[in-house]
Amino acid sequence: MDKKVDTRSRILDIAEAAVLEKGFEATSIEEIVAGAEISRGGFFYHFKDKNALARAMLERYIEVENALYDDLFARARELNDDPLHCMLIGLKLLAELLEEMPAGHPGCVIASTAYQDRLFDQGVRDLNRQAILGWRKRFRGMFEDIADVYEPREPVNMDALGDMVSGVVEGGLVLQRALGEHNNASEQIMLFRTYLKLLFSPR
Amino acid sequence: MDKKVDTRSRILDIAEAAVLEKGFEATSIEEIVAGAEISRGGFFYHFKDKNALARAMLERYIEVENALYDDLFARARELNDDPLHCMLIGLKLLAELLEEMPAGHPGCVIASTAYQDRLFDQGVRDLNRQAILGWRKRFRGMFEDIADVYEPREPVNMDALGDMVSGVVEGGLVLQRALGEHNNASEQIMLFRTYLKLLFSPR
DNA sequence: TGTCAACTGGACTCGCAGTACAGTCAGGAC
DNA sequence: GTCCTGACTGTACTGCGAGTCCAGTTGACA
Repeated sequence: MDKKVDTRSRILDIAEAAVLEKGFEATSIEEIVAGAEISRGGFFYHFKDKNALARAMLERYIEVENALYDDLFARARELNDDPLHCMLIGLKLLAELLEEMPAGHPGCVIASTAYQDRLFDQGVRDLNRQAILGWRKRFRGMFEDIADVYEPREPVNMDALGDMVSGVVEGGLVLQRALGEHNNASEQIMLFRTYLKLLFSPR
Repeated sequence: MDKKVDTRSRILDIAEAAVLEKGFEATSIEEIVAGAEISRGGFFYHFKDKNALARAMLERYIEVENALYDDLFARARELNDDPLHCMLIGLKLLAELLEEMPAGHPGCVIASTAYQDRLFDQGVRDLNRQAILGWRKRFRGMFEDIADVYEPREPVNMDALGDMVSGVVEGGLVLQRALGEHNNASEQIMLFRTYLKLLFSPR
């Protein structure tokens, strides 16, 4: 156990779990240092204040999420070259992934920070914003590739459709969290998948 | 200005605005009493603690939201008796309503409490849960009426479809809040409307 | 005139964020 | 072998906000 190397990561792990469980403000530095088995001084050595912690958490989360999407749709593309089917397979994989998580998805840091955003500085809010804009761009591109092959049955705003992926996931996670159920997010994704099938179905 | 009658409501008004702007924990009793022009003692006369405030806020919010939906779909029904068109008109009205709000929708208390739920006691969480289940039932009923007339083009889980109304609104509000844009929620609703048009279109 | 609800105002405790800083300790540079 | 540095520990402090306690005020109504 090389303590030095990963104390920072350990802090982030503990903090992320706690924040997703009960929110940022409700998570005390006291319990983080207890969980990570370090002293308060040690915490402030790594993070200037709680804001710096929030920023680091968001950065890491966004990276992981992006890698996850990359991997998911790369696997989907291997299974089918057609852009529509690639998207449908990718969403199915995403839904399965959300469902497999035993205690339910930990919940999305994005929404969590969005609803407490005055706690954070501009840097954190910008990070949040950039992440969502990145996903908009990613999915918008994929939908445009689909539209090149399958003309949409109804006119849709491609930016908004791109946002809908994020929105459906975020919304599903809010429901899941509030209801204490475990599969709402994956069900919502499957419904969105049906939407795409209808929207891009050949006439 | 009959101060006595509505001090409680005034506290709730101030608190709701503050909580929606920056989250529950970040809202201090200090600023609430300053805004409502009462003393700290006066606040605790009306609310045992912050939890009681949260509960009262949620109760009021849910009532308002339900009344809003009642009104919206009643007006839609006046315009068209057909269940599908009634739903489509209602969603259009909802989208317009969200867009008209000058500074954007204040954001949904449901999501806000969902992401900070360990701060609240069981009563508050149950209230939150019951509200969402109520909306599920409401919209599920409407979708079943539609399905009686228009057979869905693809099989869908009616509970999940009912949840999708709440989910799309919540998700849209998260995006709106995080992006600092103002019409994401209404755009998402309009996309969902297109979904329904495709799903229930006659063959 | 007395009662009561709706407060005001102030003093207090407690927990948490953040600051400051002095000291420890292991591992590599030289 | 010593020196230096990065990664901490430990303690003591300030300041803020939640929540408690309570004594006193005020205006309406019986």
